[in-house]
Amino acid sequence: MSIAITPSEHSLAKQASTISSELTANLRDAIITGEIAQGSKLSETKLAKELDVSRGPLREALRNLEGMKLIHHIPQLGARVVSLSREVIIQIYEAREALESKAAALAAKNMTSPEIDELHRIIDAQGKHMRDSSGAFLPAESDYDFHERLIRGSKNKIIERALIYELYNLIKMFRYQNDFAHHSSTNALIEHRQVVYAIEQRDPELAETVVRRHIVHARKNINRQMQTD
Amino acid sequence: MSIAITPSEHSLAKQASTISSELTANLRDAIITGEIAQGSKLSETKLAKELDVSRGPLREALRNLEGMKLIHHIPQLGARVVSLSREVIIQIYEAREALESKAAALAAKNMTSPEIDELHRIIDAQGKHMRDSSGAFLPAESDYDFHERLIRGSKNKIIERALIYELYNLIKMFRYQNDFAHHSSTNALIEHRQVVYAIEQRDPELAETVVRRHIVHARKNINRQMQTD
DNA sequence: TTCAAGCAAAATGTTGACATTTTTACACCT
DNA sequence: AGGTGTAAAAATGTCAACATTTTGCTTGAA
Repeated sequence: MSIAITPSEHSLAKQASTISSELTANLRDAIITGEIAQGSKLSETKLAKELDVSRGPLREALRNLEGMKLIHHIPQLGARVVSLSREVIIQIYEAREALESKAAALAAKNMTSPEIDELHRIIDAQGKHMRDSSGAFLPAESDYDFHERLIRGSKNKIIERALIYELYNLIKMFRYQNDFAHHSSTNALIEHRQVVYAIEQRDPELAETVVRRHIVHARKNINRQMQTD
Repeated sequence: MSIAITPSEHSLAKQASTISSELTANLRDAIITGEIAQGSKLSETKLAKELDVSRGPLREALRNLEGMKLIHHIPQLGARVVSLSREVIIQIYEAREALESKAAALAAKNMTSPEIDELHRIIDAQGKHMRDSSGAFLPAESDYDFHERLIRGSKNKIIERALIYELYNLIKMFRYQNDFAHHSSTNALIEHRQVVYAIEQRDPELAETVVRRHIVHARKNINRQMQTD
């Protein structure tokens, strides 16, 4: 396992560069990509040696990852990477359904026009991508960009934190490690357009319904594909 | 400020008794009760001296409290107790509305008969309390007990954690420090009975609607009482 | 062979000292 | 008087050593 300790390249003056925050970011990526396997134990002493840091900052980083729900920590026993069983994934999507549909309703009320324009820009780019490269799937980054802007548009910091800081880490981890969990370009694009339309119309109920349906659909799809093997 | 370090009396063999977990529990209580004021800075050095512990476990406890959303922590700058402004409270109740209504729907599907019996036991005790002592308000503990059992009945660990481990700490803090934020016994009892009825009927939609209405009602009530003073 | 007790090794919890950053206060200049 | 810059003080970040708990192996007895 080789986890770089160098400052993440695309972090432009984001936050104070402290060892523990660097560790947090790097370990987060390593867990999401599966470089550190699900369910594996994170030994403080071993990790500290491997990454050539002392245990202090590493412990802080582990606590941060615990806050992101990426690891479980039991006193005196240590920390393990979360295991995304079918049950857990279903539960994550149930929570996401509740929170993100509410976020969409709030976004329909609270998003500014420039912010809505940004959503347009994104789905236009997604449409272009679909036509150009005959990509059957939506680029993950673009999809996350859309959803995170929608969520931020709710202007609800509590929901934003629960979704972006916690649930989306788990969703990204799941999607990254399971290729079947991708959106088809056509479906995703249609649904994204419906969401933007509802927000433009300042129609909270429609926005909520469209987003809820989108997530329920995704959940059922996952549930089907993960049938007891 | 005098925060006891002795093991919390009512913790019966709960979890490994480590200094940082004790600190976490005691600081949590001190923050919820307002013994440590909203927005106040939590200086590691000062707190460590006052509580006669070393900074290591204290830092761990502060990270735990951060995970509970009770404090904000900014690298190099320190930690502050969260400030429950009107806006934040509204947002907390919006998130709670989304999550707990979904939890109720899931509880209608997943709760066992014995668990439903427990809900009955609680609301019966609440009814008795109302008749006996002419209490206009519901005992807070009993109300939390009801809601937490309902949430656990959803069998969704993600929603359970978000609500009980995070949001309810903030709600308890808000209610404890604002006497106007109490439920009238009559209303609460009626609503609790409606919830139990919906769950008994195994009617997820009704359960969701009843709980959502209850929380929306509470939110509007709070919003009214907190009008810009 | 199997199970239990005990001992050794390793891991987590804790501590106090040291390093770096931020805050505060004061003097100095405009 | 007001603002700026510097230096002292205090606070947070980091480290390495020590304490306690858990783990795992070995040994011995049934």
